[in-house]
Amino acid sequence: MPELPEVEHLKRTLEPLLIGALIRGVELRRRDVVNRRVRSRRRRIASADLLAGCTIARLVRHGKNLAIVSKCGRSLCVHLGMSGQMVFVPGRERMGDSMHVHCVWRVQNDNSGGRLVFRDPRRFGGIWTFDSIKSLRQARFEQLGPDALTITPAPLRAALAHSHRPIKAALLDQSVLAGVGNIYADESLWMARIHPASIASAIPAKRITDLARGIRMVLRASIRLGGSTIGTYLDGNGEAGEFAGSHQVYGRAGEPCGRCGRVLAQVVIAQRTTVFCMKCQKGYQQPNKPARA
DNA sequence: CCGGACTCCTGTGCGC
DNA sequence: TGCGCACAGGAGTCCG
Repeated sequence: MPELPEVEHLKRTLEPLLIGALIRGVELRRRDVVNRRVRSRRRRIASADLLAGCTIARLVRHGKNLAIVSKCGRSLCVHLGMSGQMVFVPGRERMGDSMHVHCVWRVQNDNSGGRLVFRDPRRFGGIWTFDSIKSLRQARFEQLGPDALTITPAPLRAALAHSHRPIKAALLDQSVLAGVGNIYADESLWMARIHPASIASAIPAKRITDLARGIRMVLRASIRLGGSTIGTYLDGNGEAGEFAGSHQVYGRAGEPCGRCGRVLAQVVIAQRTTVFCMKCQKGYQQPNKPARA
């Protein structure tokens, strides 16, 4: 499932194909993937709203969101949800699996071009259209916490200081920290040796520093390997990622902890399957400072 | 106001 | 072998 590393890797694989490219046309097969849950959604979605006729200037990622920004300012925000893919199909090649293809852009670039294909079987993802990158940022990015790839201890402490939720639940909350999903929440808590049910505000500052470092390390390592392919994730070239083989806890309940050998436990926290080591991940249940009036 | 529960959706994998 | 069902999860919404 696509989380921050998958979206970042996708951005890097798409940039050489899309930057400077002209969108010659757009075929929207399912209009309800565009601007979903937007109250002011216009009845009709013009192809220009989906960047037809525009030249792509740059891609911008925040958390799990990818913005495609055109030279005229019109921008798209893409979220892959659970099962989304953005794949570039060069030239006139057939696309691998055309089931659940919701939008296709005809792209002309230096190498003559191809098609950019948005597929999303489960349809938890979507595409949002904006007249400017500024309005995209306001509507999408500014609702999110700091980007997890560059998270430092101070903002993470600030975001967690008044949260009485389990740390796992807080990490999954995109308004606290943008980009971490179920896989990387479990992996980074294992790295930082913090029990996922620990109450966020009870975790000592030193351990939050470890957690910030753990989050950055796990995300960077995954990006280097092209992300975690679980099920359907593919990058912009249609290739799978290799990081799933490096998972220390996710999907490994019942196997020995790679650090201490204790059998990894599985519980449910915040409605999500959670795998951790009972021996080397320490729990914090009481606030370390008395609440102020 | 905060946090937990529910909802959307389809492919996968397991058990009978 | 084949069928059917539980399960997976990002994030918006609702409710206590």
